[in-house]
Amino acid sequence: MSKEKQYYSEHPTFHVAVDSIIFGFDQGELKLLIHKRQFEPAKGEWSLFGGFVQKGESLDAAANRILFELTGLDKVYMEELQSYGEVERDPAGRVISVAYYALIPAKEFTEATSSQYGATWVGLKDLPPLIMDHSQMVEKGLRRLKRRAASQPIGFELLPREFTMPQLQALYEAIYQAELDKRNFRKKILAMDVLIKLDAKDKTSSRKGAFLYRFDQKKYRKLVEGGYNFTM
Amino acid sequence: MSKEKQYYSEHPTFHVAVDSIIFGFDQGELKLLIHKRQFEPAKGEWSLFGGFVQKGESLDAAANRILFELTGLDKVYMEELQSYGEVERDPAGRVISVAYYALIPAKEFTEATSSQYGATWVGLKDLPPLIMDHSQMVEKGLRRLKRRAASQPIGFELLPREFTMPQLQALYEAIYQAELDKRNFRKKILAMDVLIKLDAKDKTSSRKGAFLYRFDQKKYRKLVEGGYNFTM
DNA sequence: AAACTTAAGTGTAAGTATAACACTTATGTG
DNA sequence: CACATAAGTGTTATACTTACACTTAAGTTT
Repeated sequence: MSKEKQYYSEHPTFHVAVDSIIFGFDQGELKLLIHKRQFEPAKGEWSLFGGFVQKGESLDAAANRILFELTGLDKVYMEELQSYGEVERDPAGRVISVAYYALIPAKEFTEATSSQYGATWVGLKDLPPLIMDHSQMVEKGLRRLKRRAASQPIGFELLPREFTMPQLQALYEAIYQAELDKRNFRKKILAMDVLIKLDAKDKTSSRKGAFLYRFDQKKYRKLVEGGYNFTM
Repeated sequence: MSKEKQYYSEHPTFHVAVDSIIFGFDQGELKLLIHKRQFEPAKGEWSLFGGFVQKGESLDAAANRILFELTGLDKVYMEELQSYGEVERDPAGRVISVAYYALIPAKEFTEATSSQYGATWVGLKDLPPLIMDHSQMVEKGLRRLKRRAASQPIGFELLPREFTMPQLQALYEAIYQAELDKRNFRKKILAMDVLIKLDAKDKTSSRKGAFLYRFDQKKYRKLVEGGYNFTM
């Protein structure tokens, strides 16, 4: 008789799923990666990337595995968001779902790979209805993103390794849904002292070109540990 | 054949538990309510208040039921904190646990009821080792409490309905582990404009007595919705 | 090659919020 | 009636935040 049988056998068990809310930033817009559900019920309807936890697999491992299987994405910034345990949340049976929140630079998941995996980036304004409580999860994820952006320079997870000031500012503007003054923005960001200015320029969006920056991993980490508070 | 069988039967199921991190504030100290585990394995060891989710019961409902069964506490401020899903976290079998974070005015759970339920308030400095990953949960709960205290006047959940300025300040000092200037503290708190000053005084801690305050529920709610940021 | 267009880049001053600081007041006790 | 104790109160200096407009770089057009 297994230990589990011995102690806990009188208690019920549940299917446990994970669902990932994947944010990206591209062309000045915050986007969500979604796809059409690949299994019944509700097959073919818009859904977050989710699946069932397997035996012998931790929740975190399940979230990573499922993301990889469905998108080919690996080493993605992910953290647990919240569990959803309403009895009737899945009409096909009792399933407890743990929602994860993930940030990726949108470029890492291109048009090409998109179609291969049947996934799509959708602007947050143009979200179609999602199955079950997935829209609620997105709401919650967005709130977390906003809070995070305020307490850490987290936006960096969403940009390519080298980026320009105007790009960074556009990201914050998309997150906060507000216009920011570029002089004040630069001042604040540079005062954080986590950026390294490169010699190269990005000329894709202007003739003059904008200087590229990378961020200083060590200083960034220190800043985050120190509990920086970044208000706009 | 049930819907669930039909669609999800090939996936494994898991025991799901909830564990509550219950913070209280008494005598100038932040405290945690714990008890000795009432079932095997690890029966008799220090533990958070936890139990298994039942069939037909949401996670939130389970957290509330278990808290009530084990402490008699009802209508407590609770919110989900984080799920714990490591495969080996419970040595007696695979159990996924959803941790909840709860705040109560310590007076609502007195010495008398304590002994009746075998529960104890323990100062955060004097925490005994807790079973499994419960200490980790407490860590996480404490971090949440600190963040919350900064973004909302959440401390009110931890005080009796009527309280004095020195009490409120002591609470914040306990949460932040820092001394605050009482003039500046008063100024900031009063500037929030959520307190109602009463005529009565509390004389338990000084001859002069300190005025009692209640907080204005309506204004408080507005403030929280507006996303106030409260730094010390 | 000169004029034009476009986005990038820069500084300052006024206002607001924060932080530091010490004495007075009320009241029960000895 | 003096004493002890915690509650209560304002001001000033400093740092931070906000508002605001012109110059620069470089490719494109004439």
